Amino acid sequence: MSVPAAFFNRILVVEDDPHLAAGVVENLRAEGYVVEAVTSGEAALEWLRQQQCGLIVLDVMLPQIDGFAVCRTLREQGNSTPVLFLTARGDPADRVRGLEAGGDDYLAKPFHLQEFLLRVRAILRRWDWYRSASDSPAGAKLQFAGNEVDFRAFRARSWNGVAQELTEKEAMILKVLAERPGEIVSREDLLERVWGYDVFPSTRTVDNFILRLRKRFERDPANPKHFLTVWGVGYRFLTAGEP
Amino acid sequence: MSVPAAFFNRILVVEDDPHLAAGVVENLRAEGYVVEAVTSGEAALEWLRQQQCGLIVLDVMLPQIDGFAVCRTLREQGNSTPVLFLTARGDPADRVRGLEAGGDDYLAKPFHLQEFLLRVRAILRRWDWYRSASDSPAGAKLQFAGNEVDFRAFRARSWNGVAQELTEKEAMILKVLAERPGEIVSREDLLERVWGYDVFPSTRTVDNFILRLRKRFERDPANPKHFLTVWGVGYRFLTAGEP
DNA sequence: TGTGCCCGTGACCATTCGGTGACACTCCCG
DNA sequence: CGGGAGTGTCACCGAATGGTCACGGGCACA
Repeated sequence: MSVPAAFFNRILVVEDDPHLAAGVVENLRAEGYVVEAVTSGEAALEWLRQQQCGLIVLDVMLPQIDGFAVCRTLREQGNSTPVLFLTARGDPADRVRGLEAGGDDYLAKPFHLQEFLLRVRAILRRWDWYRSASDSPAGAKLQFAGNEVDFRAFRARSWNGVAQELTEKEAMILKVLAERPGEIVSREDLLERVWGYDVFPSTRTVDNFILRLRKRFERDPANPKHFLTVWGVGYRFLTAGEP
Repeated sequence: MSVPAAFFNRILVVEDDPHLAAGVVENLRAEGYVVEAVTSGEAALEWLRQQQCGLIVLDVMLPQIDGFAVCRTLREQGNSTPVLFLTARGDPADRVRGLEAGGDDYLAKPFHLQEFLLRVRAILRRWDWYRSASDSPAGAKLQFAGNEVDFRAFRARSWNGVAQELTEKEAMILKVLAERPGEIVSREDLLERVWGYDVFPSTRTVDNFILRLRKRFERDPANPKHFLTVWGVGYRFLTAGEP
C-alpha cells in the first residue's frame, strides 16, 4: 500500500464564505500544505473526480448540496478521503451526524485557528498509518539571534536563556512574520492570518503584540533589529541582518 | 521508518454468512485496514493462536461455538484483543451478555455501514493507548519527576512514595498526554481519544481530571510543572523540562 | 437493598488574555 | 523647521477561560 506521498499534504477547502475561505486557505498554506479551494458542493465533487487530496475541509452550510450530502456522496463513490467538517452550530448531535455521514472530525465555528490547525494535523497523522509518526509540517521551530521558538508548544527560549511561554496570538504573529523573513507584512495581513475571520480588532492591537515580541526577543527592544517597522505599512522580520 | 506491520490495523472478521462477510471485509479494506476473515469460532481461535490483530469483529451466531464462547475463551487465555460483536437480534440483554463475555462493543444486524465503521474506528483508537502499553514494556510504564506510572495496572507511585490507584479515565488521560510530551493537546482531542466519538462530557470534565492528576503527581499542584495549561487550547505534558 | 466508587456537572472565584485609549515620540513632507 | 499622521509604550478593563470544590446520579459489588 505504498501510495505516492504526493497528495497527502494536499487539502481541498470547500467553503462559500470567501472571507473565511481566504483565512483558512492562507493558514493551511502557511503550514506547508498545498491547498485548493472551491465554493460549492458541486465544484468539490467535480474537483474530486479528477484529483486526489489528503484531506477535505468541508463547510456544512453550503448552497445547493450541503456538506453532509457531499460527504455521503463521496463515500458512496468509494472515496475515503478524510473529511473535516466546519459548521456554524456547536450542537454535539451535529458532530455525530457529521461522523455518520462519513466525516472524520468536526469543528464548530467560530473556532480558534490554532485548534483548527491542530485538528488538521491530527487527522492527517491519524490517517497515515504507514508514515513515521514524526511528520512535522514545515517550520515547527525557529531560531534567530540566539532565540529559539517552538511553535508546536508555544514555547521559546530567548537569547539570554530565559524561558518564554508565548500566548496563542503571540506565537501566531511571530510565525506569520517569520514565514517571510525580510518581507514586508502589512497589519491587515497579520490580522487576516492571525485572527482569521469575523473578528477585526484595530490595527493598534497588532502594534501591541509587536511590542511584546520585541520585549521578549530583542536585546534592545527600543532599537529593534529583528521586528522592524515599515512606516505606513506594517512590519518586517529579520533573522540576522539584511536591509 | 516505514512501519508496515504493527498489527494495530489488522482486523479479524469471524462471520459465517459469506455475503455479509464479504461486505464487511471489503469495506474495512477500503478504510485502509488489513483484514482477515474466517467462518467459524474454531478457525478464529486457531488463527489467533498464531497471529495478532488489533480488533476482532465477531458474529454471535456461529455454528458450533458461538461468539460469546469464543470471546470468553480468548479472555481466559489472557488474550485481550478488542472484540466487536455482531448479532442478529437487537436484544439489549445480548449487549450485556456480550460485554460480560469480555467484548468491547456490540452492534445489531442489520447495521448501518457507517455506524459500523465508526465503531471500528472508535474502538481502535480507544484501545490504542492500551496496546501501546501492553506491547512494549517501555510503553507500559512512565516515569517522570520521581513519579512512576504503570498503565497496565492503573497503578502508580508518586514522587513522595505514596501508592496511587488510578481510575481508568485518569490513566487514559495521562497516557494521551504523555504520548506527546511537550506538545499541545486540546481538550477536544482528549475527549475524543479518551471518551470516544459519540460521548460528550463538557470540557470542564477534562479540567477535573487534570486537577486530579496534578494532585497526584505534582509537588505543588497549584504551580504545575508537568501538567501545564495552554490557555484557550488545552494542556501540555512535560516530563522534566524541554524546549 | 445498601454502600462505595467514579465521573459528570454546575457554581463560584481567580486568572489571563487581548483589545483600547491616552500620551509621548518619530518620521515624513511641505 | 513645524505640523500631522503614524507608531511606541503603557496601564487599564471586560470578557473569556481555567481552578477548584461539592453535589448527585449511576453502576458495581457486597
